[in-house]
Amino acid sequence: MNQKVSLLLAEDDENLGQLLHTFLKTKGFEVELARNGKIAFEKFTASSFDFCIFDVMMPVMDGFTLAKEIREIDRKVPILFLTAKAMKEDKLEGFAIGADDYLAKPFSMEELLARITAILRRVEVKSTEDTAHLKVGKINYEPELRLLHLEDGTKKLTTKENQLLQLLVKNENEILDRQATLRAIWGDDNYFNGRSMDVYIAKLRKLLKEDTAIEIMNVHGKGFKFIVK
Amino acid sequence: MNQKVSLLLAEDDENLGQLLHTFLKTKGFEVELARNGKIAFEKFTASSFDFCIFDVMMPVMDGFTLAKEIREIDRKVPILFLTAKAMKEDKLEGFAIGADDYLAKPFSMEELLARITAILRRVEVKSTEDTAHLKVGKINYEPELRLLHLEDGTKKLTTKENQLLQLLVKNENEILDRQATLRAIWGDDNYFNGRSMDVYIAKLRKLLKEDTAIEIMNVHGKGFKFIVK
DNA sequence: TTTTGCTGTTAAAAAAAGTTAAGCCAAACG
DNA sequence: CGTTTGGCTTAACTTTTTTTAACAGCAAAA
Repeated sequence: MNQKVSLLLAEDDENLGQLLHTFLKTKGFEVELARNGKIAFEKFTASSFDFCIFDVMMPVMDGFTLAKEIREIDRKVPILFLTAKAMKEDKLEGFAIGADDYLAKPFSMEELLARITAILRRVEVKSTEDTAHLKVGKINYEPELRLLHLEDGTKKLTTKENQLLQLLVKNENEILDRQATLRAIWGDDNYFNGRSMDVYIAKLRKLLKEDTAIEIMNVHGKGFKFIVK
Repeated sequence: MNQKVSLLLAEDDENLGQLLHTFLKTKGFEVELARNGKIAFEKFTASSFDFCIFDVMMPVMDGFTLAKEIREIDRKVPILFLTAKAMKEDKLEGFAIGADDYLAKPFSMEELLARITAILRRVEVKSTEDTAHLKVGKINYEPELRLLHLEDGTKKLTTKENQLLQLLVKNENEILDRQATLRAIWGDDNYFNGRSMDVYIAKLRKLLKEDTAIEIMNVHGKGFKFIVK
């Protein structure tokens, strides 16, 4: 459901660049790495990003100049600067351009991630309304409103029914792991929550049985698999 | 046209507090100074701010706890921490909570201002909206004046009705946590206050029912979600 | 084949929330 | 002062949602 956050990384140091690239990709970002400011700017204009991380000192075009150029075509995209030394003047210049944060080398990966997350938390104004209306077999399903449009009227789903159906649908044709689901919806995968979940599976099967192409299949000892034939 | 940016400053050191208060006021901010986290939280729930600056170490309630409480009822308002030492662990904890920046004492006034400005630049795009007059679905709502303009005349909201509606509207499309809301409005999340809140939810639903696009949805065991379809 | 554990299903119990009205208290009014 | 009023809380009752129990069936392991 949550679209990956795309990230533009401009760093001339091959080692650090690769390291960051790999680390950020494992953290679920879609990362584009540019070796200097000019290349970065071209990449940005070509496909715009959700977030920017720029080394201040780079050949051909430095981070500040790059940021200035980008600010002219996008005054909102968050920019975080990396710099060799914590030079106060640089810092101030960066903020003046409209930097969102500033990280002095050397820094830890955790710290970088924490800063990116902090900035994104506020910026990410849930631009993903794309899943508001979706079709499950013949049945219309609106997860945000918790509505299931059936032949004999519209059914308002309860919180748990909705959470579970959403997970199933999102993982259509894949096994939805029992324990992971329990932790995700119930917070804990103890015995009773497991039984509770089975009760909800039964409820959903009953609700969806008007569309015979839909099946919630059990994978013994593993979980459930949502299938639309 | 440009409304002053309101700023909540929590600082227990009288000298630094006064200094910052004065400095920020001369820079055009509307500043409210609180001597500890508890007072700051009460001030925040009473009238919500555009920006927060919290000292990490304070008596009664420290800056991190304060930030956590506030994040539960407002996950967007920028928070900047002030701390005596640049302790890395603190830094990470702060960012995890959703801090926007972090300033180690001693710092220069210019640097503080630069950071505030940098953060506001991005946020202000949204807060520029006239908060005094806002539209909820088809209905006009003036939180400051506690007025709800309905088809059949204008309704003057009571204190509690207004506080609750304000929180709901501010967190549109997000779950407003039951306990956090109770602590924010009622000061304590005991059983009876919970029932009281349910009564107010019923009142608001009745008031807003003329706009069928508005829904105050319950999320069982979690809280309420204000939705405009 | 027997046992054990996992799942399907239905019903009952418990917990949370919806609703309406009565009670209480303090501020405003006469 | 006593009375009224408005706002909030508490109570009582209802409905909805979730959990727990009980029992039956089935799959995998022993």
